[in-house]
Amino acid sequence: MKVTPKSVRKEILTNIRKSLLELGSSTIVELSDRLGISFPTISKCFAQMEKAGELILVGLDDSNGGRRAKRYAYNPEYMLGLAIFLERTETHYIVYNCLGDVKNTGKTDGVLVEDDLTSLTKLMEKIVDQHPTIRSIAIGVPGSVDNGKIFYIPGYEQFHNLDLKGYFEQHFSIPVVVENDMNAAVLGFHKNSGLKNNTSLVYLYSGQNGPGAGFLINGDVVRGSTFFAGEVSFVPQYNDRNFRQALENDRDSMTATFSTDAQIDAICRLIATITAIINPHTIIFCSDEIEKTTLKKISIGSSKYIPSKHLPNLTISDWKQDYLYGLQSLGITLMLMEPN
Amino acid sequence: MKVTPKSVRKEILTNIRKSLLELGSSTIVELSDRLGISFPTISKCFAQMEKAGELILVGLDDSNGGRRAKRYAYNPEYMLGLAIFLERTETHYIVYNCLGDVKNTGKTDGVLVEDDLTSLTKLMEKIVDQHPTIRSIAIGVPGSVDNGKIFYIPGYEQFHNLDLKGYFEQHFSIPVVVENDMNAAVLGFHKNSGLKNNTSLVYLYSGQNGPGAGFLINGDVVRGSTFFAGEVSFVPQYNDRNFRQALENDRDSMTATFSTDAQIDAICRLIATITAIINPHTIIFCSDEIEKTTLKKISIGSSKYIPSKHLPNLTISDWKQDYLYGLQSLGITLMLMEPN
DNA sequence: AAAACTTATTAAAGAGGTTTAATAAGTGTT
DNA sequence: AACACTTATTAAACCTCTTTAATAAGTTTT
Repeated sequence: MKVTPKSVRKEILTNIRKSLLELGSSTIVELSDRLGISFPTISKCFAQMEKAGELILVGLDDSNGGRRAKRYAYNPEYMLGLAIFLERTETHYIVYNCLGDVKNTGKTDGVLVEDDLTSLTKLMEKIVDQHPTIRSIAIGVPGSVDNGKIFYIPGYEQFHNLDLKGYFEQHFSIPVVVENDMNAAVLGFHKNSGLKNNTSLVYLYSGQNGPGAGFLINGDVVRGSTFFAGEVSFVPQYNDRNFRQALENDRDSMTATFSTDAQIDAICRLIATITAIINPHTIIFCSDEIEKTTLKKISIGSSKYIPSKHLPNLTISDWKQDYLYGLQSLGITLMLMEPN
Repeated sequence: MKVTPKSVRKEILTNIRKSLLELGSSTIVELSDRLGISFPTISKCFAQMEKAGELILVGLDDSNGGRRAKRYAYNPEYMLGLAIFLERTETHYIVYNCLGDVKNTGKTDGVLVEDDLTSLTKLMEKIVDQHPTIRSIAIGVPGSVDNGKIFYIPGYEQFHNLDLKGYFEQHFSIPVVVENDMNAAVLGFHKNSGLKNNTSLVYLYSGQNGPGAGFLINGDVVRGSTFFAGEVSFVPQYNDRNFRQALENDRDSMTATFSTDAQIDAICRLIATITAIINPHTIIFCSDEIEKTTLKKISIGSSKYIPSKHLPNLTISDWKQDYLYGLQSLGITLMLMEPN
């Protein structure tokens, strides 16, 4: 909505950074064509960025009939990001650069069981001190988040309505983003998949509070009017059972994965339901919760309910990895928006 | 993504128009504050627009200590829009101004049963001739649309893969937008409701091809990866019935409205399902398909499946009116983006 | 090896925004 | 009624991006 020279300048810089990282390296004219921005502008930005050390001259292109063009690459070490995710018993963090290379990693006890943020703040202070070029912080939490504020986090009521983003931005003077774990995971998978920006994805998982899902629709995370979106355990599926009940009723206590025919039918029905409503491109299962053979059965079973040409791709992915990648990706986006 | 001086200028003009229409009237400084654009820029635009007749000086504000400010209003007659929607047996159109006032209205036979666009084109030519200030055309069709192209339109296969937008933009040199009927309706309801831009809405209807739904999620229309989104008749609901079967099995052939207990339970389950997945703000029913008393029953019945604080508002609305309003709103958005 | 041609970069002029100063048009006080 | 004070508008200086011209640095042809 807002358009001012300042916002334009900021967006140009962000776009330059993004493109350079995507392309790996580029010449002035290449970027100018790609972004639709005149080459003198790119040239001026490059000069500034090179002086600041944000850009590296990697060499000259081969000539194609005239003067050889200088080729520049983004210096991935110029800024670092911190991603940290909070679980009940453990707190993991990684420090990474713009390319996603991990520079440092660690874990400690869970901080969610504590009364306040003291020990989390101390941990973060230590990390930020060790890496003074950290320029963004991404925090993942197992709860509903609205614009950096923890809205609802079952089991840790002391953090309800806590403005985590505001608190740490104040404290560190570094931009902060906070996101729900599933939303981060689905975002991470999306970024990793290389799918178009406006696709829809669903991440299914079975948390300790029953099964749930993270939705990405048209490239946006869906939160819902009361932050209830994704609570698929409530979906009525049979005459007298909802999704959760259908899974539990037939729970094989020996194994954590779903495999009985009844469980598979419940999942098929859920997939049919989701398809009939939002028709996503892909549905993702957690690798530790389902077997490849089961996936095939689900794929076949779903077509009982929906013409198979409309059914989504079914994929298995590593949840924790996607989660971290999602946080990284949020943090990188934030970094690249920083003014010079 | 793209930022250039041209796009900036265009967006400034669009924002000025939008704000003037929303506010009814404004002074230069008021708009400058609202849009975050310097007042000399607004001043220059105003001068140009007034000269073109797009703006009207409505008088001077009362002084509050200094020179009295000139107050301007948008001239709603400066540009007109044409909204036209195609149904099997009838084609309706309205001509309206930026405020949504209807200037002209009419209907003829259905054009979808014909082999090509000849008669539709002729109709539109007549209308455009009568109203030479028409600056946008919005067309509603009962089929899937992707960027102005008819993707899938059951029953009228001769129009499959027809680029309606491209065809008429070429023909009339006026910007054209094409949208699916349900999507237009849900959009129209949204605009009319005054709800925030990022809310989620669902429009339920029972078409001749079985029940369906239009989804607006985070303010965006949901089409789905194979344009199958909203086909809720396929949702499995009971041991051996999906939503459509549940409705039909108990169809009271005497009346078109849903009222039996079994039908109501099916609808309750659908609402529970939709809530558990996307948790929308409101679900809208068509006024000719449901009674107010039934709605109350549905509201109560749904809370069997989902905690009632998460359930959406249930509303009844006039489908055709919302449809038209949605087309109008699309057309107005298009007009306001036109360069000077 | 010099002339003709290509392409990249730098320099200068132009366009459209912002900021700041100057002017116009009021109100209120003594 | 003259003066101080407010607020709206106009004018001028400035900043940033674009467009276009000039220059630098190669390649190819003769």
